[in-house]
This record gives sequence, structure tokens and C-alpha cells, in this order.
Amino acid sequence: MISLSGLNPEQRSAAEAIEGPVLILAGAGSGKTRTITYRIAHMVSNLAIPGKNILGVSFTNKAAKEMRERVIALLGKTKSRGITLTTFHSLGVKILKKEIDKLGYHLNFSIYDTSDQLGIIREALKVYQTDKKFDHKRILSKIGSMKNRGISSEDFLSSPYFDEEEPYDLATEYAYRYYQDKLKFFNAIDFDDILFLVVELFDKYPEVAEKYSEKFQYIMIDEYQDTNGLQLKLIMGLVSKHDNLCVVGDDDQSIYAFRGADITNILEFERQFPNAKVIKLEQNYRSTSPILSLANHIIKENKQRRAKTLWSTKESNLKPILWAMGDTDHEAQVVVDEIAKFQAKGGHLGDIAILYRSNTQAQPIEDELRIAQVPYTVLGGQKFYEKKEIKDLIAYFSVMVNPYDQMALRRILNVPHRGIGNATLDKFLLYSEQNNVSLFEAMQAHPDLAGPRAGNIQDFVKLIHTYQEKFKQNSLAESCSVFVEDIKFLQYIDKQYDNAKQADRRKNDIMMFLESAERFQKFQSDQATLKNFVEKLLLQDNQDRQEDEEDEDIRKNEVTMMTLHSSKGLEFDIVYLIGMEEEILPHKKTITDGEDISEERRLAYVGVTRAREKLFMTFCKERKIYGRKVTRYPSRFLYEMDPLYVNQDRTTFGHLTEEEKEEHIKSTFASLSSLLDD
DNA sequence: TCGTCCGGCGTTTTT
DNA sequence: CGCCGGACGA
Repeated sequence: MISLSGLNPEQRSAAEAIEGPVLILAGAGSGKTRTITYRIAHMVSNLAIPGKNILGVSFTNKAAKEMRERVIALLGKTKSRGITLTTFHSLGVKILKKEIDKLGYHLNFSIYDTSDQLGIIREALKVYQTDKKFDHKRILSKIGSMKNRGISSEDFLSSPYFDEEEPYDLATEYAYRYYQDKLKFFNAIDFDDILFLVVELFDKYPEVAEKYSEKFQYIMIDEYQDTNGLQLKLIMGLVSKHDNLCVVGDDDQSIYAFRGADITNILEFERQFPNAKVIKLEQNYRSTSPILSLANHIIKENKQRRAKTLWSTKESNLKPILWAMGDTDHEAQVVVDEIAKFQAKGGHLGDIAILYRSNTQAQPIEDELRIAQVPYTVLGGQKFYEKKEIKDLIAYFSVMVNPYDQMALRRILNVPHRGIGNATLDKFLLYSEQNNVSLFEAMQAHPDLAGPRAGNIQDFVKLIHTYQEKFKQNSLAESCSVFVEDIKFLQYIDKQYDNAKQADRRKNDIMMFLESAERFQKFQSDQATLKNFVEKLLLQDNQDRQEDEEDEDIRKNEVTMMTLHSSKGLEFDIVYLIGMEEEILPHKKTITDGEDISEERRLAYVGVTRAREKLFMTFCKERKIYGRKVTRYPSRFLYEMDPLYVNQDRTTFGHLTEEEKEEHIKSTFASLSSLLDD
């Protein structure tokens, strides 16, 4: 029996609302994850609903992992077995691995990332041939946004998003069809296809949708405010046999419209699902009252929203503070100085976050932290699997799993150098196209096309065949490491970089890759096939990373720096929200394009609500932009929050002694001098 | 096949 | 101001 008595009344009613559509509007810090994990535990333990009938979907592997762990903590391993807690994309891949042949793909399909995608678009535009130059990325992102609206390459022409007067739309129309044809020929799908094809499958074969709907009797969707039209269609398929859908989210934290999220999904949930039960979680367990009232003030300016007012019993006399700074260097100095003092008093740096709108803002802060020798980490940055050498290895493995994968094949054909250059490649490409066979088949059947280099082709084909067998017979980790040795990959890296340090770093990446194969094998045991491993890498599911195991609960003694976007879902005792300036937050682009700035306001709201105890905000009076010094103005959001924060102009005392500073503040903010100790 | 020079541009990001 | 991508030349 799981007791729900530890939940507040709203949380409890959310956890007990099991049948029919439910919308849980979970304000920032309102115990959302706690509520939904208890809800699952309640279903399994108290209502005897079999775990295999429960599906929980989130956006990131991290969120899925957290949910899984917390459910296990409540139910124990045995009772948790069978519950599916996963991401949209993993769920999609899982379904496609069983069903994609119905759509004319093979079950061993590859998953393409952005660079593969751009490669195909580049070719498409070469074939398209016009005088006008097109931005490949813009074309690709239009294709992606069409997919996320559920519009296929055939439907684009007649969709409201196509304008025949617009050269970009004409180019996109051509490129989209070319691109989909190639993907199918390569037996590959892209990230958007993972969901798009499931939806297509559900549309064409309603019985397939029904099968999954019958399996997943109880469905929960996390971060519902971030879902797009395509995800909604997928969800509709999954609930085709029932209406046990519980969505959880906060419209005030919808900050991903730029990548297709459609806030109307959450705003109009009851219209989509009439008789839906709506539960608001408004008690915040994270922040102090002064921080929350600041947050409430800013977000209430947004017109299109579900009215919510967060409240907290955590009283405090620490008002949020706004610092006016001279320029970005000054901003960095003052912030780091404050952090250094905190550190000197024995404070834990893991309790501090520095948040910013865009990554460029991080540089001065980083410089200053380094000078002051304050340890820090910057979240974001290059993903492990995006490193060139790692991608090369993955490309090899992709070809072994799916020999139709032309992009992977072309990537590794001459890596390490084996005398197969562009001229040779072109001959096989031509043959492949003319005879409608894959590039690999062409090489396999007619190595002689390479003329004097036919032997190189034969060797290459043999290499792939040999390892296809080896991976079947031997363990994953062992095969990977033997392969790396066999192709002399480390020696190749040495030759590639004259800089020994750089070569060492890259070789080290390879070792880490091999270790991750070992860990994958350890955790997945009989499921540790090459195909599953490659797939996991592409879905960036790093859950078995050693670091993650180690600092699961305790944050390191380091300041965390990240964008406002990546801070969603996290919390810190002390938050520095830097660059509260017009043209940064709200961002210049949203201002000049005359766009709705409500998403920028939500971003500010997300930043403010990360703080538990103390919130510092800053803006600069001057800033270098593209090398030029420009006068800057405080963010309009600051005026909206006035007077809920303490205004301190650091440019007038930024470099004064402590005594002078105290004197200054006393005279300026006589009534607020109690804040000085902080 | 690689290196170099020039021009354009400059948010946010997961899978 | 600096980076990146494309074009072009050695």
C-alpha cells in the first residue's frame, strides 16, 4: 500500500484522478514529479493496475530517468517492472522497430542527425539548380517544421504553409521530396520522422494504433506545454481505445515555440478532451515568498495563460536584488567577487547558478571565474557523440547494421585513408543511381568499376562483412575494441593532428567510447546488440555515463553556468540572472521582428523561479556588441517587476571599499540596509 | 586534397 | 570583433 498522505490536497487529487482525461497544471516548484510518481505508484500498488499498462512520456532522457528512479524508490524494483517510462523519441523508435516495414522501410533503419540531413539537402539544391543561393539550414528547418505539423512532402504543395511566390518555398518543395526519397533509399529516418512515421503508421493502419492503445491503458505526458502538433497526433493514436490521458505541464514555462512547441495544446486541452479534469498545483515548495511574488508579477503580464498564483510558506526578508553594472567585465567582476566571498565563508558552490539568455554572455564570466580560481562548469556545449572521430566510428557501425546507409558509408569510405577518393566514389554513385541498387551493393557486386583501385573496394567490402559476422558472434565491447585496433584508428588520429595534445584528447574520446560500449553491455546484457548500441548513441541516451552514477545526488563544489532554456526543471539556492537588458531579454530578434514577447517573459519567469533563497539580477549600462561599445537599457521586464526588488547601482560603488559601499547603500537605501550582510 | 582568403552574420535546443 | 562556410587556387 502506498500512502498519499504526504501529498497536499491538490497533489493528492491529481494522484487519484486515474480515469479519463486529466490536466495537471503544475506551477514551478510545485512538486510535479513527486505528484506523478505517486500517481503511478498509487495505480500499481493500490489499484492493482499492471505496470505494463502504464506509459509515461517525457522529452529528455534525463527526465525519463528521474521518473523511473523515483517510481522505483516508491514501489521497489519488482513492482516497477513493466512500467514504460521513456521519451517520445525512444517510444517512437520502439514502435518503428516492430512496424516500420509496413511503411516500406527495413527494420534495421538508420537514424540521421543534422549533419546527415544537411548533406542530403546540399545535394538536393545542387540538383535543383537555380541562380539564387539558398540557406541549407533554412530549407531543412522548414522541412522539419512541416513534419512537426504532420505535413508530408506530398502534402506540402497544397498546404497553407506553401507560397508559390516565395522562392524558398519552391526550393523547399523540391528539396523535401528529394530528401524523403533519399532517406527511404538509404533506409534511414531523421529525428522528426521518428514521430512522423509513427503517426503515418497509425493513420494508415488504425489497428496498429489500437494495439498500442490497448497495451497502454494509462498514459501520462510530461512537460505538455512543450508538445507540438505531431506529438498531439501521436497521443491521439495512443488513446484511440480509451481516454485515460493525464498531461502535466505549465503553460508559463513554455519556452520552446522556436522549435515547434505549440502552447495551444495545453491552453485548449479541455476543448480537445471535453470532460477533462483540471487540477492546479499552486503551492511552491522551492522559493521564498519575495522571489515568488516577483515571479508572479512578471508572468501575470502575459495575456494568454492559465491564471495561476504561486504561493509559498517560506518567508524571508531577502528581497531579490538588481545590480546596475558598467559593462560586461564589470558585471563579471561583481558577480564573481560576490561568489568568491560566499566561497570564503564556506559556502557550497554547487548551490549557485549563473543563468543567461544566450551563450555569448558566458565568456566574460568564465574568464573572471578562472582568474579568481572559482571552480565552475558550463552546461551545454559539444555533445560527445558529435565529435568527429566518434561519429566516424558510429558511421562504421551504422553501415554494418544497415548497408543501405549511404551517408554513413560515404563518411567512412576513406577514413582512415584507403585510396578511395571522390573520383572513385562518383563512379559507384552513378552506378547505384542508374541501377537503383545501394552504393554498398554496387561496390560489392562491381568492385571492378574502380579500375586499378578495385582491390581497395574489395578490401573495404570485406572489412564490413567480416565485422558484421564478428559482432554477431562476439560480445559488443570486444568487437568494438578489436575493430578500432584493426582499422588502426588511433594511429590514424595521430597522423591527423600535428598537435599532440589534441590527438591525445581525441584518442581519449575513443577510449571513452569503448568504455561506454562496455557499460552498455553490462547493463543491457542480452540486448547489447550493435544495432541497439548505435541507436542508443544516436538518441543521446547517456544514462549509463559513469559521472551520472557518481554525482547523482550531490552537486559538485562548482558554480553551474547555463542558458535559461537549459535551466528549466532545475533549482539552486542562489541564482544570478545576468543581462536583464533590452535586446537580450527580451531578445533583439523578438523585438525587431515585432513578435510576441510573451515567450521571452516566460523565459525571465523560468529564470526567477529557479532560485530557492537568493536572486540577483544584473544589467549593463554599456556593452560591446560586435566590437562596438553600445549604450544599453534595463529590460522592460524589470519595470514590470518594480518595486519587488532592491535596486543597487554598482557603477557608483562597484570598486569602493566595503566601508564606502556600506555608507553608500545606507544613504541610498536607508530602509534596506539590513541586506548588507548578504 | 588541402589550405587560405573573403564575406556574411551574429538566440534559445532535444532527440 | 571573430567564427564559419564556401569558393578558389596550389
